Amino acid sequence: MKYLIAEDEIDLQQSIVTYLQRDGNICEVASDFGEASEKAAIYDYDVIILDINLVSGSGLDVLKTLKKEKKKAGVIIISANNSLTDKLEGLDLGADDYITKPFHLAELNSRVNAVLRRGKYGGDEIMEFNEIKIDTKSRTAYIEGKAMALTRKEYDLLVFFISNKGRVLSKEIIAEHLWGDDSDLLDSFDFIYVHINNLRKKMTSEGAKYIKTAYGSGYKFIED
Amino acid sequence: MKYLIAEDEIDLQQSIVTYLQRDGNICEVASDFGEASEKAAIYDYDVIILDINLVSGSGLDVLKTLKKEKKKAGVIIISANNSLTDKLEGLDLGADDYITKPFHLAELNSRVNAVLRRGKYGGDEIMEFNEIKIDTKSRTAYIEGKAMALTRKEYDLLVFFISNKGRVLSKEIIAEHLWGDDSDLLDSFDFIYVHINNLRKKMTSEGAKYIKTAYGSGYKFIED
DNA sequence: TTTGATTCTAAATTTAATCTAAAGATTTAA
DNA sequence: TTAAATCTTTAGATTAAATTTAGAATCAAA
Repeated sequence: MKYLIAEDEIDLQQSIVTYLQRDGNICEVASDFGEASEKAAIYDYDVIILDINLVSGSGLDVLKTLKKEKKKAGVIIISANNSLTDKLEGLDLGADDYITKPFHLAELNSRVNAVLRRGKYGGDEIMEFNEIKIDTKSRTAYIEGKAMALTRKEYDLLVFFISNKGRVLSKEIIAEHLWGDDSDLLDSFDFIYVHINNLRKKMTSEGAKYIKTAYGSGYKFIED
Repeated sequence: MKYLIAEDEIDLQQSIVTYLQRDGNICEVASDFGEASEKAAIYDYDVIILDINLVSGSGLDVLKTLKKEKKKAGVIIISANNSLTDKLEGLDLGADDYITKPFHLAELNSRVNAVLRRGKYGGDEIMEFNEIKIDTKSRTAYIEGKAMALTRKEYDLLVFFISNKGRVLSKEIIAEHLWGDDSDLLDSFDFIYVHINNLRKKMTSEGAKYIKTAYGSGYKFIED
């Protein structure tokens, strides 16, 4: 699962990240309103954990952005006070749950799971593109009717490509999306080549026809 | 990626340059307000790293210039103090992020990446000029409706020309933009001829009609 | 803990882009 | 008008990037 943690208290932010990463999740963080809005607007997260008292602006505005962009991430609001107005306003704007500081990480975790379970995040979405069909619920991708047995990374890669079809995606961008902010620390992105190669092979005998190489700049999924 | 580092502490300036260059980026530097404004106004950078405490003037003025010129480089502000006023004023004027001295280069790097992610990713701009159309999202350039299969340098060159149409661009300026300050060290700019030639050939049978030679001073893309 | 699958590393190979060099053409200035 | 400087063009050498393979390290499930 992929999370965005929009929280400007660095200690709390880090505890949440550490906690979620221990379960193998991918976390990205945002410390201010602008960053949170941008990331939320651009990327697809499963759950966004949002402090509405970010110094730089109201977290509620981030929610509005999300709604406008029709993003379907689950949203859990963190608030310093338990004023009912805040709570109602947040839930009104489409938040899925609400938690008041201070809280135990286990408490947050169980709400995250509840939101995920509710399936509100990915829903029963089916992505389709030409001969390719992806059932996001079962995380299965089909080509010409046949399931291609993709590994987790291959599947994520394919979904990322299809949801950005036509756009040239550099190795760095891909790495950042599939591996999260940690990828800053990686000294090489060469393993992307391997995943690209494996995915292409599983797609068809001629998978390169779908994933085009933009020599020197990245890869792009054919637009049409 | 192309960076402008506007920082007058030479040690810090050099560390940043070295750090960014290690990843194959192109860096230019400016040590005072005038130089920074000028370069920022004329050239297109991906990210500008700007010390707001430049001795010769306020870095904030550089920001204002940028806004006036509608430049779309990401801007990261470096400040000696972490006064909130400075921070808010900077972000208000269009800076994308803010970092306080002293900082680790890794920290700067991850902010740079965040800014790039937003810019590169979100910017699906279409540039148009007469019969030429450039889709920056897919990094594809079309002429008379047909895609011309440009290499990376050719594409960058064409974008540089079109975003500076009407202006005579010397070989040195072009080299500096496409290859960075390192190009100072090159003993010859002759390879530019080759790229110009290749680009012209790919544009039309008569590509020279778009890219005019200004004998002795450079090239310019026709104004209209 | 063991097993099997997945992910990453490393290196050989292939492919494409970029630059060098050199010969011919054009422009400028003496 | 002519020599020098600058630009055009081509071919091929050089370098960089991407592909591919095999296997090591890691992770997850039984």
